[in-house]
Amino acid sequence: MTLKQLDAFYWAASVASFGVAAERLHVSQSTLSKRIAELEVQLGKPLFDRSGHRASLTEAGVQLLPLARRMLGLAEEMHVLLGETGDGVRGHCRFGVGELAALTWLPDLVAHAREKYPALVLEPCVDLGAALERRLESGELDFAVVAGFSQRSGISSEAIAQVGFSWAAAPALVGRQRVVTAALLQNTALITMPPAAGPTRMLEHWLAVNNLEAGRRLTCNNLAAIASLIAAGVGIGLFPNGWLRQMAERNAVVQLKSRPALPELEYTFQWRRDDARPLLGRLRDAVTQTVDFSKPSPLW
Amino acid sequence: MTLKQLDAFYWAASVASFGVAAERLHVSQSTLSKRIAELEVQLGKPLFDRSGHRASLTEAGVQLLPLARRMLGLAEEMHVLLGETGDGVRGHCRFGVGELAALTWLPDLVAHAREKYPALVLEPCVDLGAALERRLESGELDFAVVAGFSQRSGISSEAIAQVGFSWAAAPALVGRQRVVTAALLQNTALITMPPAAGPTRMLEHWLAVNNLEAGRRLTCNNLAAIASLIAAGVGIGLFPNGWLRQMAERNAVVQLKSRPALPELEYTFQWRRDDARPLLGRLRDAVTQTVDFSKPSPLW
DNA sequence: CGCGTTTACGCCTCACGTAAACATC
DNA sequence: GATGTTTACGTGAGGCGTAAACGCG
Repeated sequence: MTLKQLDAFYWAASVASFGVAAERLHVSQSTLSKRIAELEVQLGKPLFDRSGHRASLTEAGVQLLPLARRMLGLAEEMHVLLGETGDGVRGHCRFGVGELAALTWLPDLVAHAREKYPALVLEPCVDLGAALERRLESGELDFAVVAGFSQRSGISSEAIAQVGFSWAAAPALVGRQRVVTAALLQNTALITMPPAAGPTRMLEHWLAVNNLEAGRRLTCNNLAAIASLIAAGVGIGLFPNGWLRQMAERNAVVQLKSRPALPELEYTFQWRRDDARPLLGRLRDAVTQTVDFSKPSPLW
Repeated sequence: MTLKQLDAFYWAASVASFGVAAERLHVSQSTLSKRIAELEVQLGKPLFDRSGHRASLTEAGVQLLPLARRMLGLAEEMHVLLGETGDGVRGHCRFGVGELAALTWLPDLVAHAREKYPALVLEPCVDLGAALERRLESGELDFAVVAGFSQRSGISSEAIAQVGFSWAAAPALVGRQRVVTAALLQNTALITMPPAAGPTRMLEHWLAVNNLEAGRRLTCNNLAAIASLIAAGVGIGLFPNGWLRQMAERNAVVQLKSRPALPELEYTFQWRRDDARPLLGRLRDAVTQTVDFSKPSPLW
């Protein structure tokens, strides 16, 4: 029995599939499968039931899981106790953020973490909020920063930031008008991220609650492209207040208000409920210290 | 980091030397040394101080030891939980007994253990009580059954049997006399096991307390040989009461009494205080159930 | 047919033991 | 020189990834 085998078993049991566990451990799926098979031989009992499409834990596997968890926790303790590198935060950490975060505070977070935990390798994954949640639950990600609290029972959420949004439009498109009216919404294109993105869901909810309807819709999966489209006068869209102030200063766009105002969007730090590694607490703190959706990256 | 490395570290830290630990793990000393060296590389700190003649734990090693112990305990738990073989009593067990035990209840103990714990390999070691204690403390043995309670701080003792002794002599040597007198002791050889044996120490103590002195002494390290010598009329000696009864029935020897009577000898189950493996409790129970110094092996 | 898992196979690392060297008492 | 530990080195097992096969939806 080796720690590698137990690690393979633990992650295979914790995440959605052997393949995801293999990715997390940076080994091939074949290797992971063999590690588990070898462990099963040594224990004399199968740990997974392979009869179905996906492998599921057997009774023996369920019994072994907490022991394996304690074992790996002890191994971690040893590294914390004797390894001098960064409070025991080591290895790889895959996490997900939205594009909004990727273009604002993500660089700060990475810089902060690289300095504080030099032995930690970060692997950010930029995607839409809904996709991030799914990948988090399946075990592909260690944590994600997503708009709103997760409804999934396997995921814990903790609020870390409120972000206010305003409307943006090209000056030529709206003339001297500085308010979003029902007529404006009907007559101009509404440019948004896909529906799976947090800000878009917030906007859809706001429209429904206020009995408003958008005219032409334009969905784009790239925030920078959306900004370009808006600046070019193709339509109107939403941006965090801080961004708008900066873009407005360059006269690229004007900021519009709406009645009622758009609600603030609450962003949360989300992680798997069954993942209690100290790594997560440290990174939650790091995110809390660096999160700031209001100032876009210097590139803008 | 592997379980093998931690096992090597744990036993090397627990017993007297790397060599003893290597024997216990059934690997060469070179292999054990390399496992520990590899572990030290992975942790970034030396675990042993090799400056002296014998390696001693460093501060880091002292910190790691309890973690390693918990780790190996967890590994054991896993086997108990999922392995169906014999209540989790597996592997090798080296233990020590005196010759008296070896020729009486040792076969019963081995038979009993083989039936109850088929996955357990017993390795009995027959030697004198004092030697057994030393080897127990150095880690070469898992437990020993020895006369008297150990004075060593690292060894725990638990009483398991009282054995009464009487004097034995060839009929021709003593005629109709059935009592050991000071004169008899002076005029005949006293045949004993070496001074390190429990019964011999008891006898020496009895002689000193009663101001008696033996004439010629004859020490032999083999109990069967002593019995032959006594039967041949070379001298007198001590045997457990049960043995004497059986030997007397064959008219090989006669049983003598002494004033005051010889004290009963208390035998104890001894083990390393820092060795808390469940294995030991099971074997203590097995010994308690089979221990019987009074009836010699059918060979006699 | 796509997805998830296992099997086959060649490669190559790495852990092992023997034996010699080194160090300490 | 005896005891205890490390180093050198040749050998063999076994863990690895690629790729093909298998099995369930």
